[in-house]
Parts: sequence; structure tokens; C-alpha cells
Amino acid sequence: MSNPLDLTFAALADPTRRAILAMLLEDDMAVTDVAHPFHMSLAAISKHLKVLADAGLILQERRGRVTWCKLDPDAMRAASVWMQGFGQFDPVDLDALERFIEAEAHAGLGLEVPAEEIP
Amino acid sequence: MSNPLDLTFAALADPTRRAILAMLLEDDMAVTDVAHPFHMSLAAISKHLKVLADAGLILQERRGRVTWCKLDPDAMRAASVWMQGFGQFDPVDLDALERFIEAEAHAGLGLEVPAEEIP
DNA sequence: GTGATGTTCAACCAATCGGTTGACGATTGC
DNA sequence: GCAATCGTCAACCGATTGGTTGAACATCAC
Repeated sequence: MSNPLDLTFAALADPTRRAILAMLLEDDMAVTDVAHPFHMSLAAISKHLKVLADAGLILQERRGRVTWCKLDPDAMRAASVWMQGFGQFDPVDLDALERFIEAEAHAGLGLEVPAEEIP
Repeated sequence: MSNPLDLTFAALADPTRRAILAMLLEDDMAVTDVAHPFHMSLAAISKHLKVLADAGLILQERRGRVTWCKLDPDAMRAASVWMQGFGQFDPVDLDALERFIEAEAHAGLGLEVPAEEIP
């Protein structure tokens, strides 16, 4: 019923999940560490990670009792390809991108510590 | 509470709305004509169009009793810029894009007529 | 073995979503 | 003026979402 693009865009529609992706862009992380900066339960973060994994945006690999999360760029690239048709095909402004992600990561969306402070 | 990226991605998460955008890519259309290929009520399409307009993905302009809908690429471009950071920065494969949109438009997502047949 | 740690599961809740129907308000053509 | 057309609004419905809590399950350290 729901195709891959549905799952990808739905997963990206939540600011907590986008913040998680931005964190994972810097480094692979364990679930507990992903949860740390957010004002919500570990179970809630676990659910968010499942949504991201089901959408193919991240990979989760269990090693011992720790579940490691890493970015999987394929789904996002597919969605990006779909979207490119609607704007014009400007070269991407990397500085603008940087500011975007920074702004999102630090704006009041549940983060209490910037991603950089996580071990 | 919900920032622009939330609205954009949430709007894109529905296949009916993506199909509408693909139709508008070919031509501006009246609400009734947008609704024609779909197996749902005019009111439902009207709601979808409101979601797209609230997200800044389309513009609606009333002329007489007809409301014209046209693509507004800015919101999509902003979302696209955000996403580019997660894939690599390949040049876009336009043929792949074309196939994508075709496939979405014709796969069973409520369309009974391909977008091309709409006046 | 025991106890702490890392993660998920299940049940629940309020809010939102995608759809319906029926009534309504403009605008147009005759 | 009157009827038809175009579009939205309001109320309703079932399903999904994003969060909670508490219990459960592995695994690791001692």
C-alpha cells in the first residue's frame, strides 16, 4: 500500500527524526546516545529510529547489547532525485546547507545539548 | 510549532499529493480538473490542495469561479537543499527522474487516467 | 549468580489524518 | 431571475501518529 517514497517523506516530516539524521551525519551512534539530547523517553526515540530504519534512512546493527545506528543515504537520495524535478537544477549551495542543518539542530526542537557534545 | 520543513515533507508523504504535483508540473490546472483522475471526492482533493498550499508547494489563485493551481518550487527547493547533505552530490540523472515520475503517475495510486489526458 | 545497562515490547492516550457526506456561497450562462 | 457549475466548509468516522509508562529480555561486569 505505502510505497518507499511515502515512508521516506513521512519519516522526514518529523523534526526529531531530522535532528537524529543530522546527528548521525557526524557519527554513528548507539540508541542511548541518540536519545540523550532529547526531552523524551528512550522508548520514544527507539520508535523514531524504527521509523527511520523502516524508511531505509538508517541502518541498525546490534553488537552485544548495543544497537548502533548509521546513516543509509540511499532512500534519501531516491527522494532527492524525485524532488529535483520541481525546482530548477541549480548547483547546490553547500554553505546554505550547512546553515540549514545547524539552524535545525540548535533551534528549540527538543535538543538540550548540541550533537557535538555526544561521545 | 511546526516549521516549514515539517509541512513540506508531510505534504510530500502522500502519493495523491505527489501525483497532483506531477500533474501540475505539466500545466496549471483548475481544482475540478485536478480532481478528475482520482477516485475520491472533490472535497478530498480540495483538502489535499490546501495541504500543498499551506506547505508552500503550490499557489492557488481564484479567477471568477475557477481556482487555478500552479506549482511553487521554492518550498521543494528548500527541502531539496536540506536533503542534499545526506547523499553525495552527484549531478542529477534526469532520465532516472523522468522514469520515477512516470512510474508514480501510472502505478495504482488512485489515478484512472494518465495526467497527459487532462485538458 | 547477581546486578546494572541497553533496548524493545505492549498497552494505553490524545491528537492528527484522509476520507466521506451534505449544505452552503459565488459566479456564470441563458 | 434561475439553474447549473466551481469550490469550500462543517461534521463526522476509522486509522495512524507521537508520546507515555511498566514490564521484559539480553548482555556485560563483577
